[in-house]
Amino acid sequence: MTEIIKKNNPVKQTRTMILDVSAKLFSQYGYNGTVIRDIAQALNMKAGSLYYHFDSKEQLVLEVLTIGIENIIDTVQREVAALPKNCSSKEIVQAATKGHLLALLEKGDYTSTSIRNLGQLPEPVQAEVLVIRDRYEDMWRKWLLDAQTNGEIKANVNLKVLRLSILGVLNRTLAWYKKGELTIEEIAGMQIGYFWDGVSA
Amino acid sequence: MTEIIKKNNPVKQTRTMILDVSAKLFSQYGYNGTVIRDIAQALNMKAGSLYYHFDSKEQLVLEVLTIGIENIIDTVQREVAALPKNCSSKEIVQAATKGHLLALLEKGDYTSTSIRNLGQLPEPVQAEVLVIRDRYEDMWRKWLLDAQTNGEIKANVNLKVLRLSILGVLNRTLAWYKKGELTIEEIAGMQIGYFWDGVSA
DNA sequence: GCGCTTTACAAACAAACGTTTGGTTGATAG
DNA sequence: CTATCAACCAAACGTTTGTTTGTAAAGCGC
Repeated sequence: MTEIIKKNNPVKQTRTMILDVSAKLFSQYGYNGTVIRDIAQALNMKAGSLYYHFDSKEQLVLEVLTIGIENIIDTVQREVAALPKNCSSKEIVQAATKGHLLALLEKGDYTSTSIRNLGQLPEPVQAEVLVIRDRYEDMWRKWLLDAQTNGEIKANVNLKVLRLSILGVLNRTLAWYKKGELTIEEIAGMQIGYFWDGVSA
Repeated sequence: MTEIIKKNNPVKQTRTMILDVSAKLFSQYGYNGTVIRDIAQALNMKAGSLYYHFDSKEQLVLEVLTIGIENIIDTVQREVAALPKNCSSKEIVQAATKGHLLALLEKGDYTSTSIRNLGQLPEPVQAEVLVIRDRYEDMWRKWLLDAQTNGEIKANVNLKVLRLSILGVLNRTLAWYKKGELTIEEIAGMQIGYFWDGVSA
């Protein structure tokens, strides 16, 4: 009979703090540019102490990236699910865009590493991240195909190029977004607007 | 009186080869993920030998990045200069896009590091790269402003978001482009087409 | 062939790296 | 009070890192 842990669990709190700091440093300095000693120092800890919570640096970064991507998937699905039924493809894409940017820009530390530097990570980490990322891209493939099938997107548009362009724009937002200038909703509206209706007069 | 060097200069050849290999490895594994010994080994040389051609790893990566960005600037300017006079803004932007992709996708090793991992580089390198990059972005600022001023782009379009979105799409192309599937001209046409005229039916 | 420069190597250096080990602390349960 | 256990530290480990040093070929003008 497994006992229920009643008191607040300090292990989990420390783990979360380690993940937060690691995500921040990984996203800023990259995997190889971030050293265990820096992560520890930011937490007023010593390098060796982290090995009580994580087996290795590799496992640490994998956990950070997994949290990041799954957070995007969850946020996007929530935004799309909140739409009324029988809404247009444009509305779905717009909601997905908003969700993507919400997760990306507010939990950016967790996601930017996998977006910018997947190739620099240890190969086992790359493989696991790619599995989740593929699952996410499938969602976009479906929405865009639906849009073209029901006539909302011109028949001659290359959906692969379009999908990669949209995700490229969204992910690149991480490089220039500053809080307080434009809201995430405004950016999402502009970016999809440019793609959907074009910018020409 | 400086003598003219007539014979082919083996120094320059080796230097160029070092730069090529470095660009490739830096773009693949990042600055901190690339070790001097790997660069040397790819050239059948020993680590210490590189220091005859370059003072430090930092100077080496700086030279790689400078070549990359200036190659983009040169290619873009050449494409735009080749246009007939009094052509439309869309044609200018399209030519610039083609030039950007040409340089990016065919000399991608030299550019991708500065695009993806600027923040992971030593600070002095970051500063110098940013100066050149700003000079390049100014060119786009001007073209897009002209397009809006002469009425080709809707007045309510946010030019900053548009510029960053376009460059985001172009730079992201590096992550998925495969030779032989689509030509660079086709990709450039699609990407600017989506922005200019939109994808909606 | 001789001197000079160019180019590369072998070997070593100190520093930094991820990780391991054994021990110390402080809270909690019986 | 005592035993236990989670949480951390101090110190060291073997490697790997960027870089330096002294030296040896190889090419070229004379």
